[in-house]
Amino acid sequence: MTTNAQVRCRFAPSPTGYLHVGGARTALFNYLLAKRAGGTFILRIEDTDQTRNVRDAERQLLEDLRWLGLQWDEGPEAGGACGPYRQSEKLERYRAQARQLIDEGKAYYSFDTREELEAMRKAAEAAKRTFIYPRPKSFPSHADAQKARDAGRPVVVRLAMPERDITVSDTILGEVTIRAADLTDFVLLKPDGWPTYHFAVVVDDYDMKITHVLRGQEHLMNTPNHVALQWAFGYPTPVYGHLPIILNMSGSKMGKRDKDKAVRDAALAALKSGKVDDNALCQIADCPEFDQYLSWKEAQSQLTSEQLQRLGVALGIVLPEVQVHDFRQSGYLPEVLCNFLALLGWSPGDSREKFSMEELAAAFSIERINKANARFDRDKLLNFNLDGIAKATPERLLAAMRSYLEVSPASPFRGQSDETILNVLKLSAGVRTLREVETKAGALFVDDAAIRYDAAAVEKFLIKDAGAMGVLREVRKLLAELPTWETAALDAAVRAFVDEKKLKLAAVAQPLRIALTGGTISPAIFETLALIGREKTLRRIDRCLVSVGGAAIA
RNA sequence: GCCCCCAUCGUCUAGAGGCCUAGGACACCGGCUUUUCAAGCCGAGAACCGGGGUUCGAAUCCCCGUGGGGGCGCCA
Repeated sequence: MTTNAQVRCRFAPSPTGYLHVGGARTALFNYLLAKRAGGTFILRIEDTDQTRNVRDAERQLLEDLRWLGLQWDEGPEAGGACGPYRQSEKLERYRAQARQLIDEGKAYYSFDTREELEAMRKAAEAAKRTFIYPRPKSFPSHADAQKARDAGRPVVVRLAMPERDITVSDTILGEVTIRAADLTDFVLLKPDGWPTYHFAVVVDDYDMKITHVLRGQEHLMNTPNHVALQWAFGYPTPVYGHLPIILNMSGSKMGKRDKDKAVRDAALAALKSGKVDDNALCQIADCPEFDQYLSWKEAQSQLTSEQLQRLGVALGIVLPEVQVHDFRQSGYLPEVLCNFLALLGWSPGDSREKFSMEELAAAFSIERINKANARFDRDKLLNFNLDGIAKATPERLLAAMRSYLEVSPASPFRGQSDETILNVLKLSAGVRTLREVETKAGALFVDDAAIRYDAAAVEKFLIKDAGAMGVLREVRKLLAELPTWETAALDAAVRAFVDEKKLKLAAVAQPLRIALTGGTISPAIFETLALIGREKTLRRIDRCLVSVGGAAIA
């Protein structure tokens, strides 16, 4: 393998919220490319939109990346020789660079209002043409710009695009040529003096000596702009690779909108059935204005993740995971998510599918990235996670569970000892997610008072079977008198009892399960008894005999 | 409306002109196992978007359709 210490890749998110899977895949590919080449992985924060920056978003972003295992070599909190790594900290640099282009006649001021621009765009569409900004014959001076500012007009700086076709050499897609007639003079500096994304990206990629840029295909049409800017500055052009887009199963770009849609659909169904009204939903979502709720309901706007979460809980639906944080909360293993994401748009060429992060870094190559968009198949991810959990060592699983519990305040496993969690994990073999450990064994750890008896289960195993309550009483006695309380002894004693009574094991196991958990879901019954101990077992049997027995009589 | 990208089972993909009777994985379906829920085991079905070329030969190359996706911001 040839190592190239010069390879420098970056992931450059804007801090508008949690990291999306699409962003995670982009980060992963850049990380793998850098690691494969023995190069450097850089994190840069693109916070140039003052109106969209969300407080706390950067912290979430860093946490998500670290959770995934994508530690950056240079960037916020890591430092590095090419900083600052936040665009908001280098405004002077961008302004100076813009000034240089203006003075060289490569960029110019323009003063149009949004309304004027909108009218021009509309006119172009009506005439079935691409909108091209009408470049003035002679460029305004600095003094003209100041005068416009004083007059209250928005002053921006635009790049004078070269009047020639621009061919982007993309390592994944090949050569893509955009005709000069389709290129427009785009904005470099906004009226507030902040740089646009295009401008900051080009300056920063140069400042940070970026050699390879892997990014989503939605950026492909931005690339000619970036190339033109590099020409204007005399910067080298990095190697570009535009990754296929991750789509949801219905075939459109996967994004937070998918969550809005899931909740909206559920809300509309609930409204139709008369279960709730708009006022109630608005209140649950905690919308300050009713109009905000209405606009969301009509698919005109989106709600925050927190609002959707609340509505989801109230409507009884599970939101589709789209942000990395969601996957963590659902109990996915980060290494599994990375493995799965790596296969969306890349394949090793043989039939291997399961990779550790190290194996990925060793196998990854830019040549084997696909062109076609990929759908995000949750079923396959679930299966990968099942396999990942099954193959993980107990120590790894414990650590993953602790990490999961950090973001799951309501879990009954919070505050349990490592030993208990390790035990539960062992008994829960076969779960697909860490959260499923809760459905499988969570009821064993809630307060007795929180046990809710499942009506259908009670009916089937305790009432319809006329002898069941009696059996439960006899088993209780048996268990109370057992000399030792361990799996083998429990197993032997109960099986002997069952044989003697000519019963099936299920005739004892199912009533016991209901007594212990309220339903028919639990790990293997003898291990379960051993796990929770005699005291709790007897207490719960008594509780069941009383409450279900009472119900049976009534 | 304009510009761009893409096209193999339902989904992710292998396939770089003959190794293809198109391989793997998930899902689905059938069976086995079973103290529940899972899991596990065994098995089956399932695809080269259409039409033209090029070639002795095309899933693979070219063209045209069609379909899907993305972009067209003083968002990134």
